[in-house]
Amino acid sequence: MSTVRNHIEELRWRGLLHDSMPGTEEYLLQGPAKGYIGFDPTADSLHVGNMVQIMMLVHFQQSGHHPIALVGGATGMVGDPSGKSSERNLLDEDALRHNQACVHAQLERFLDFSPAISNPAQLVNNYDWFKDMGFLRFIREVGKHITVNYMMAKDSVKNRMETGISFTEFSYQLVQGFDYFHLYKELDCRLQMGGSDQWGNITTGTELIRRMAGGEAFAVTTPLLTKSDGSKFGKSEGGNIWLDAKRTSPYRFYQFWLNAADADAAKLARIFTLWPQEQCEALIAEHAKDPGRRTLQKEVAAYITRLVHGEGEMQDAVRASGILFSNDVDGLAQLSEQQLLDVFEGVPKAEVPRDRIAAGIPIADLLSDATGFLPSKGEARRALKEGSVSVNRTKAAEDRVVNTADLLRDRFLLLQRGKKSYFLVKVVG
RNA sequence: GGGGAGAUACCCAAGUGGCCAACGGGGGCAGACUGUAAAUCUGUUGUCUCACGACUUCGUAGGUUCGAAUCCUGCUCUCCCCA
Repeated sequence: MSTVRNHIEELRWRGLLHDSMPGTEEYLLQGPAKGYIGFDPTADSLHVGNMVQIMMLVHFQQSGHHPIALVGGATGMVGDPSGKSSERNLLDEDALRHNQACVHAQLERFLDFSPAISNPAQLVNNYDWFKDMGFLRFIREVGKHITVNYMMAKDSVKNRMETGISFTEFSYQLVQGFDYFHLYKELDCRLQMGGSDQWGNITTGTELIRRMAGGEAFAVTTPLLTKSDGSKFGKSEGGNIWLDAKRTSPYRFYQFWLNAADADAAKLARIFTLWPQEQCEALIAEHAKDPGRRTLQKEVAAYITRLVHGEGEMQDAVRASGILFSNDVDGLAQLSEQQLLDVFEGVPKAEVPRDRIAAGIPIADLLSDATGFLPSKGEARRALKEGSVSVNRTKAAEDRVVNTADLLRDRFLLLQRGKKSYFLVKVVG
């Protein structure tokens, strides 16, 4: 019989515990338990906003328990009203099935499913047990146990009484609640975790378990992750930060974490790494002494990028960052063609015919017409006037003309608008 | 059903016949300073043009006028009050 660590205590020091049902800590100390978290397939990739819940499962497994990741193939069809001020549009079924498969594949990366270990993870999809469930059966077997009065008392529903809520979204908590009941019944899963906005949905589940099976089940929620400046975590200039490399390149992913504000770095380290407490606090203390060096951001960014994209991609992102943000102009010219392509993996690119360059092309044309890097010639000219455009990391004047002598490795040009926006031009023909 | 208010650029919001591509604020982008930070300061923020300037834009379709975001008419939508 394997032993377990005190998982609740672990969540406490990591700042991941918002609320838990009475008895949860004691239950988890009894031995390896099963706990699940649901992920609704609203897109074909998870994003960093989902990372908190992913890490919850990872920490859970680290503590010696059995994590269960649930893909919401069914709940995704209904739409969770929690935290939503208005009714959402339903995704069509094809998109949903596609998303579901993608999310499924992503979740697999983070947990250990090996049957060789004592507490392997499991991945389930609630579509499997809902697809053959008829409406009448559902309202007879499940709906009968919960009163509308109970359901209306939930914040997610109450907040929508003024503006309106469809019967579909109103029913959501019952659908999710039944998931919990199902996992309780089939897998003896007695813990559901989730963000603090999920509390209402989770307790509907524990209530169903009590009424339908006379059983006891538990709940743990995490606080809503916020940034020190009050803005929403997980967004950056370019929008959402996705886990899928096709949507957010590993380089940009790495940069997202690297750019974390000093005040947030400690929080991120505790939540998103598996570092033990002493190591974590030591790094935080070091960071506090000299925040300007951003040692903690670097460690955290490398750690999470490795976790999500693998060692190789992480190394490339670190190397690319080094080259792009160092003042060493020569480093760029010395890169081999392959290194150039690797470093600029994920940076937008365009191809330009060689004769256009050979003839000498005014910088404003190159930035707009020829490459589409900047949306209009006016925009390009403005950028030049601001002194924000660089060619091969050297500031370009307004009347700059680019020709073949500027090419890196005789084939490439590195354009830059500002400090962080790069564009790679490949000369062809 | 009756009465009233409104629709302006990414958002908020001024403008009520020519000086309006349209005040101001927010946001975005950039520059300086820095640590690829925060704060601050500065510039910029319809398209084309080196520029003079040209063109398109103030819910929508027409109309009046030398000239309209601004006046008139129809239409669409939003909000408020009364029944």
